[in-house]
Amino acid sequence: MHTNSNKENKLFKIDDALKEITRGVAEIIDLERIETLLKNYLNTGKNFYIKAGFDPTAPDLHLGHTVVLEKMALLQKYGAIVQFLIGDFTGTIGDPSGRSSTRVKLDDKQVFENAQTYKEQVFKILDPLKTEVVFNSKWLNKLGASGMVELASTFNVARMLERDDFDKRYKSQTPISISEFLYPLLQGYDSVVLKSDIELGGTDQKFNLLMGRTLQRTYNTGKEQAIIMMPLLEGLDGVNKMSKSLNNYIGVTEDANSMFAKVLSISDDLMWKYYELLSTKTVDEIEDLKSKVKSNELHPKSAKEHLAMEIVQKYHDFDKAIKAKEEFDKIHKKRDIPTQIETFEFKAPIWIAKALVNAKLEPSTSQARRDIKQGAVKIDQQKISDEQLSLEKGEYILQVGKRKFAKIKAI
RNA sequence: GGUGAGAUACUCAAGCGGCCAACGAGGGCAGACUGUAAAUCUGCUGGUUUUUACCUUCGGAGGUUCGAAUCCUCCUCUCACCA
Repeated sequence: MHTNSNKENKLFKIDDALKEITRGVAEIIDLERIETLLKNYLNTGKNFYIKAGFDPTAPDLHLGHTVVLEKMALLQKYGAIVQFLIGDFTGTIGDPSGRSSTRVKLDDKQVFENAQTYKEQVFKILDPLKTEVVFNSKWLNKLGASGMVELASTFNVARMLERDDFDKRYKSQTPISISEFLYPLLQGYDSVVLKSDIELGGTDQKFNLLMGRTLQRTYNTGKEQAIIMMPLLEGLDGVNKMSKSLNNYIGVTEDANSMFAKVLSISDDLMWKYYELLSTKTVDEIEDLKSKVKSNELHPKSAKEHLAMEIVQKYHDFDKAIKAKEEFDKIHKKRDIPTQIETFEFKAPIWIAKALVNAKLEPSTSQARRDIKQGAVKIDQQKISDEQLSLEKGEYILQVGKRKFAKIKAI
């Protein structure tokens, strides 16, 4: 099936490979196994399987999610076949890690559509030729009551309660539903069925990941998967983990310009973590950059621009990355206005505060007034201070702060 | 089931009859400085062109009062201790 026609891939040194594989990871369990897998691949060309599970709900991936994907993509270079597992069955239970509310079961059509969306986003990172997309409902539906009982009998409550969040909830007398106990078991069972050699996940998944290892042994699969845990990526604020709800994320489907701008807005310290977890540059190349910045040979901003370019290029293309950089320089270095601005039409005369609200630059006229008082509002690059100002017929470029623009036509 | 505590703006958290659109902190937005970085300093942070005014807000519904986030009644929900 997956023959390795690409011979040059095999020309790597185990030590170099391990150096890249271990970079940035939070924890690795059974590194020896990984080494063995690599050696095997080098000698015989035999592929190995790495698994990572994903939620079946509407995928809107951000860079935080891609940390795991990047590591998988790297492993693909060293002979890994990715088992991209969509947890359409387990998704109905709800991972206790998040303590989310009861989930609604998605119908097959939605799952299929979501899987398609995943593919679009994921294959910007992963090599589609070395990836198998699988759904766990395929075997979990078949498991049946007897299989379920058998699976459940392999584990006991005391062990289950070792899990940190279960433990906390139990001690604080917060209810834990029995079905939540099943989640880790089922996730582990996936590893049994898929015969995974390595499973990847976030640090919060440790218990579930270990379960796969345990069950593989229990079911005598002759394998015990190694585990690679990736740290959670901090969002733009540099403090909280990247998440949609905190609005500190960079989405993989975002347009090139905002992607570029967002990367550049992270702090210098955080930049290195982003490099480590998201860049395809090698460890040595990153170290080289770091030392150059340290010795003032390279401006930190340039280093950040390289990173931003790389990321934009990955999700768009080289031309767009170049354009994004030019656009950025245009707006911020030269304090110029962006190339593309949304246009609104209003009847003249219109009160400035009202115009700002209508152009969606401000949430309310009160807020608009405040910003005008503070000198945050510009018309055609000129700061204004008169909050009573009324716009007569004509075209104006309105600006609030540094990055909000709108063109308005008063007619 | 019993007893007690609580529910305040994005979050935490003061206020306990009028000086409350509501202290403070965090967050957010903006200004200065910069590399649109970080750090720092400053201002703002319910709404409304009646802007030293008016309107709506302090879990929900009523009530007392000239006047309530603050007092009373009922309801809903959270939490703690006991069973």
